[in-house]
Amino acid sequence: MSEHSTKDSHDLQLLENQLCFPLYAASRLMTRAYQPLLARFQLTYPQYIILLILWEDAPCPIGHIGARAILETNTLSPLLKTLEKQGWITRTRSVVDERVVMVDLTDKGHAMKQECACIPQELYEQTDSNAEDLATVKAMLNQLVTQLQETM
Amino acid sequence: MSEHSTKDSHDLQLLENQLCFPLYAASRLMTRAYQPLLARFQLTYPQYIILLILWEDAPCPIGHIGARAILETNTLSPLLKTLEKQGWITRTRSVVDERVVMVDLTDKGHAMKQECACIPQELYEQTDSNAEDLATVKAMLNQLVTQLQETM
DNA sequence: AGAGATAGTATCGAGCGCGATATAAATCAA
DNA sequence: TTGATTTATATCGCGCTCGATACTATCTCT
Repeated sequence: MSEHSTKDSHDLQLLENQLCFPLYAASRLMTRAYQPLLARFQLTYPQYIILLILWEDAPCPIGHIGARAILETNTLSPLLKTLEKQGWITRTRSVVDERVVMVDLTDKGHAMKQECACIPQELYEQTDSNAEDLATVKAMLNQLVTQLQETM
Repeated sequence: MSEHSTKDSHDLQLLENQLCFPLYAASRLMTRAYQPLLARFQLTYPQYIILLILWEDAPCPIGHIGARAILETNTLSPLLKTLEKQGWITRTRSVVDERVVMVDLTDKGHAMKQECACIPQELYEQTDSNAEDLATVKAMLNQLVTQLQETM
């Protein structure tokens, strides 16, 4: 409480007292951790996220992918174009509503699901946190995501 | 457990069962939340992170900023060049070791600390999580950051 | 002192993320 | 039905992030 104190756990302007920084750092480090596992498939991390969604929901419109990934079309359009060019997906304009572009997996895209099945396990082995802690963080982050989405 | 189940809480390949996605989403949403608060100062979120570090540690070498922000010089160099151009900081080659560039705050940069003091509070008011939960997430993320840094 | 190794910073290229804007199709209102 | 609004997607430009590489300064070893 002294004014000469160099560390104040209540000073919100200190980096270590902010939630935003570990969020920012952990997200980048997580992306780095995935990168070597994805490189053998020539996939980037955002591309992998899109495939995760498609393995659950394909075929589906671009808007649906955007809603799940929390990404706008200005990010998704070039991303999907690349995935199509590399043979993972197809993009087809809907005939019932020509504004909609339906995205589906190619055979190669479907097959990749099995190839990538080992990745989550491989990655969790790099963090020696126990499963409970990771589940707690995950649940709390999901709640935070929901709140931040509501206020925007 | 049925093979016909559409939701399996143990299937690590589902987006909702992965830690990486809420981390990725929360980090981007947090950046979006900061953006309107920083826009009035013409600051981006990464630039704000650098200033947070400098308000604690300036003057200091670029390498020190990189170590705290977990950013390499390929990211920091252009970022710091922009901050210098906009008058927040100065960059000076050390005379005792000419490899080192010392970064310091300008008067404008120092003054900005008071201007930005309200930002953390303004932001926390946007999340209606209780303080304990946020502190728990923060602590767990810091632990995750440490672990991910060690394994890389 | 000289040669090789190491350290600190900068540059380049590619992909991501997003605000702003555009375009075409579908819907709604009068 | 026409005109206005909304919806779904795409394009553009800028800043961030990072792997690969380069450059200079310092250090180490002989």
